[in-house]
Amino acid sequence: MESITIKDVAKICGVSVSTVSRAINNNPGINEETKNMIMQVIKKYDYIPNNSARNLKRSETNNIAILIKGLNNPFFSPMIAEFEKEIKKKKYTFILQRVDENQDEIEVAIELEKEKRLKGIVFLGGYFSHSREKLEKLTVPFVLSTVGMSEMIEGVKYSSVAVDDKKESYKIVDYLCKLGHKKIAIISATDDDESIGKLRFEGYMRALCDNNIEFNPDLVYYLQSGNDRYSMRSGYIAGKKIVKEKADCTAIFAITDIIAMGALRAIYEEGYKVPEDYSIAGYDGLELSRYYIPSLTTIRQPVEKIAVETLKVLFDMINEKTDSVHKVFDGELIIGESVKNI
Amino acid sequence: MESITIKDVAKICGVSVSTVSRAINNNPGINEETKNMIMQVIKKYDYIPNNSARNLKRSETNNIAILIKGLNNPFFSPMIAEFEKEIKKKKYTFILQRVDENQDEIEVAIELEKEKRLKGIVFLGGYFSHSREKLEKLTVPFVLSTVGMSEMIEGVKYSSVAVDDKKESYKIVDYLCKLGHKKIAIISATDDDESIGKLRFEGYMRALCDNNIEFNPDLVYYLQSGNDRYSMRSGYIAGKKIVKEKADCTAIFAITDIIAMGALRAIYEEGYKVPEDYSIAGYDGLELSRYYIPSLTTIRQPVEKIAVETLKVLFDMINEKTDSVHKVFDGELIIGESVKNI
DNA sequence: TTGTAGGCGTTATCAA
DNA sequence: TTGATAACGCCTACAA
Repeated sequence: MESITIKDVAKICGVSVSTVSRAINNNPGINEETKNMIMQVIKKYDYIPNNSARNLKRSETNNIAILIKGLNNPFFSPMIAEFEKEIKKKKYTFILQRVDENQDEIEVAIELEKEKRLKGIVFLGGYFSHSREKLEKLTVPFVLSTVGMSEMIEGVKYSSVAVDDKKESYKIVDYLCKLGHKKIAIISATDDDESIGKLRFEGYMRALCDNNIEFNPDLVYYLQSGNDRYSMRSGYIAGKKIVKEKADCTAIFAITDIIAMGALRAIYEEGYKVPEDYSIAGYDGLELSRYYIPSLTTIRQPVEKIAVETLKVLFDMINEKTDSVHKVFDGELIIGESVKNI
Repeated sequence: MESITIKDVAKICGVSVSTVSRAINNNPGINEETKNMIMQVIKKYDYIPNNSARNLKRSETNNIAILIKGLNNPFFSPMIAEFEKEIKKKKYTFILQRVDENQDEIEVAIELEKEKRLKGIVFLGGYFSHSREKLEKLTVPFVLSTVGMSEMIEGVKYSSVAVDDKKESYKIVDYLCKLGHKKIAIISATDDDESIGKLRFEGYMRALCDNNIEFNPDLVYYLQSGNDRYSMRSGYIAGKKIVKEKADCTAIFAITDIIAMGALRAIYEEGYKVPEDYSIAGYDGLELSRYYIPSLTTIRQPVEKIAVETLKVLFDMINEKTDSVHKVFDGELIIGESVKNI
């Protein structure tokens, strides 16, 4: 029931608590023998230090937190793995904190910063439309990683690492155009959706324009709004609609791979074929999209690179080598089996 | 820089810290007016209590932790969502804790129990081969949810909620047999893999036996070992092997949907068709498997039910309505497009 | 190399 | 209804 504390260990060992503390924290200036003896007792009695007490007392830690909205998004999986690896390599402690869809990530961050005495924070994915005042409450360095930024936030020290959503979405839509597609539908988020939905839509518009294709509002299919708007189901519904309305298009650009796959399935169920009847392009470059049948033509975000760079920037900020860096990576056009040349 | 503490708030309000404490904790016996006044100040100065201090001092909390190994597994996504919903509904606090692949979940649990003064713990997925002594260090109720159990652990109070892996895997392999398949390959984990790999393999064996099909060791394809053995890639590799070796089978049972999809893709790339050339069955019933083309024939684990029941059991344990319950749910055979009748 | 004592930010137990 | 004050378990000067 009652769990053992540092005092108990000290008593058992016949030393003072500070000596025990030194032993468990690998402090210098402690006799090897006493240390060994203490460690043995600790092992025997299974003493585990209380983290709350440690965090409370410690002036600083090596804790780095990754805050992530939409944990179930497979896009994040490889990034998380990379973060963990890198953070451990640097001898920091990795804390993964999930943020609920309708929770304010900054609030969570502020709370966690206090609780864990964070050294730095990474915000992963999602949007970011927070006021300056709020962001200023964050007193440790933070980096936005693959966060669709609609605009820079003035007067706040922070960094960001991501691809340029607009540019990349332009890239893939332009690719569709160059293959001869002139009627390209888009499955996109509703107007009120900030961030990636908007940015990727802008890239689409621009690409059409540069290819002298007139924008046809009838070819814009909106995802249902709601928390699962970026789901397969949501793409599926949009796909069904496209087919049933006999949308006048030869290609479809879905703003994420997941949505593309949902749409693909819908088209398949309606008896059409991809890419023969409809070409479909996605965005993200999930591992899954290589294994889907047909594999997706998509924009691959260099997730590993982004993760590594995110931490590099964060550590640079922590070590005061830099104040603020905004790094943009190129996406890679992956040519899969879901788009045909016409 | 320096963040505001309860003392500061007390000073600003001209009251004592205990009064502030009462205000933030909704304690009875505090004047409504003073409370309002304090809350206003708190809002204005953005005071946020330090969780470490709270956890340290508080005798008990309403924290429930979900520990999960293999966070990236899409199988867990809907379960996590359900857990969160239910836990919040009961006015408890939901703590999601990721456990690294080569970390000991019990160690993590013990540490977290101290740090957060947990009320209860749910272990999600993975295997479980811990000694009794170790488990006894857990002093709060815990439930194993969808944890493949090779055997009951004697003399320890704990509960479990899951499907019977052996029975369900029997069910789907038997289904294959009944459709006329006599040569059924299996993609399974290596022998040394505990838990689900083993259990699902046993179901396969039993089903073959009951259908008077002789077991053919050549039709057992092992996943590469390693942390990503349950990945698409891993299934893909096995699938390639099956085709290239011209395995003498009409059907393949993959022990998870993810693996099945990887194998499916491999077969597709080699120019064969599913289910025309090979029938493939999976296990888990992921949402994704309904959207894959072809959709998978699989065993769907009733994840929502399992999640709800897991918490019900946990709360019953917390409230001492029960000591230990072992609940088994039935899986559901989902008939997809990946298996044909021969 | 070790021990003593103060304090991290809270909550809980008193007494007022 | 409020206020002192003692913990919670640990780390860290400082002293020995």
